[in-house]
Amino acid sequence: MLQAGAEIDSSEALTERQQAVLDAALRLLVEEGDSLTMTAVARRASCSKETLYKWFGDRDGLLTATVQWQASKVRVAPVDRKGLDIASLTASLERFASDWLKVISSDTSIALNRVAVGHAGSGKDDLGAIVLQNGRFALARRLKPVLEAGREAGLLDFADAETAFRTFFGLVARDVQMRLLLGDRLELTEATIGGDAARATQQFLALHGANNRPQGL
Amino acid sequence: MLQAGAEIDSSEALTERQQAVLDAALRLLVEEGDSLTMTAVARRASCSKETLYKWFGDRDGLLTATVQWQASKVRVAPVDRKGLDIASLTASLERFASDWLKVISSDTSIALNRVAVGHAGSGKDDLGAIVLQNGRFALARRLKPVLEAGREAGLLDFADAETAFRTFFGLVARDVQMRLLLGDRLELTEATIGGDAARATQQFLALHGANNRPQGL
DNA sequence: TTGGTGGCGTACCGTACGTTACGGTTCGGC
DNA sequence: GCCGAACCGTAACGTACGGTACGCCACCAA
Repeated sequence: MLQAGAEIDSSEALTERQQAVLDAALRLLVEEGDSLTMTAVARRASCSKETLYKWFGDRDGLLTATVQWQASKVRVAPVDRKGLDIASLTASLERFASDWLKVISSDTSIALNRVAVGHAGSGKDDLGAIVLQNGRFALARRLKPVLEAGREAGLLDFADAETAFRTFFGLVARDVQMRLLLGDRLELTEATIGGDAARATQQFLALHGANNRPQGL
Repeated sequence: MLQAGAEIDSSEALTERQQAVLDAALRLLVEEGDSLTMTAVARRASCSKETLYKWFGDRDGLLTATVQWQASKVRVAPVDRKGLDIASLTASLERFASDWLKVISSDTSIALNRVAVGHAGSGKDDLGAIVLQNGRFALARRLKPVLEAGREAGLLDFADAETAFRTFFGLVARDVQMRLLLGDRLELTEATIGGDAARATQQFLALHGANNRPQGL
């Protein structure tokens, strides 16, 4: 598993100026991928390279800070567990699915995942762990309470929340993220995402809904 | 979509020696990732750098040839469509799922996908397209006939084979490939893979089996 | 005004690596 | 045995980039 501590508080004593620098680095990362240079970041952020090295140590430090900075920006409100019925549960699941599809199809997510995957090969830093913690695992932490609330309300039926989450995850994401990361021109319009979210939710309810339960899964 | 022609015949006039060189490059790619050097490849393959450049043009050419060489090695026998019943269909699906999980969890696949994802960012070559064509799309081409045979035999019920395939794909792969690419230590034992293949197959049959069909999906 | 600090811009250094050039060696054909 | 081609090993070149040093300015406190 992943080592603990990869999930940082985020804006850990970052000045306005430093955040602006990281935003510039992030934009450059989206445009050029892992081939960005320290010189380019300095130029884009209108700061000197020496400042970059003073603040972030080295290139990996800058990349790590950038990824954490982006990760810290995607905080979401928890879902209320009161008054849960099949309609609100369905709406919640569809919303999760839709949000997730929007995230993984965004330029920022694609760029970040690309560099994280690349760095995971020669393990100098833990970009992969950071991305995982703030992406897939954060999603699980937010969704599992909803699933369990649904089970307590008698709307869902599953043995293990983790397994149920992964099933939902698979039904939602399918091959989208890998195809995008590999450069496939997969256009995800608002309508497509909405349709996929609804389909995945219905499939999940067909598998784990308390009523129409098929044979033992 | 992907441009045509990415799916090369494979051993397109490759001498034994050249294949050996590519195997060496592939092993090095698994060990060191995209940070391999031409010098290292030449040393590992016991050949000169001049030969590498003469045969493959430049570094990208060598990488492309290596990826295509590996892709050409995974050819599989088609499934017979005769005498299809629910048992043999289930067995076929489980076999596909198991094979796919084994592929995406192999060191070779992880390394190849890592470099392909990295290169997809700055589009110099088409490693991503090659990997997609010989991975995800090749799987679809092999599996779709099975699904359609199951439908003709009255065992499966779906409208679009592509959509059905993607559902099965999602149920099988879930988050496995992304977690592995991002460096998560996800141990996939033989038993785990078998269990996941069976679970995914049962879930798929629950969704698309002709008998126990839930409400409209 | 003076001194100090933080940060910008830039020139510079060291190095790693892609690419090329070249001398030496093997090998098949005549 | 001789020739040319293919290939090995290695040295050398050019460049790009990470990292550092330094001069300068703006701001601020006394």
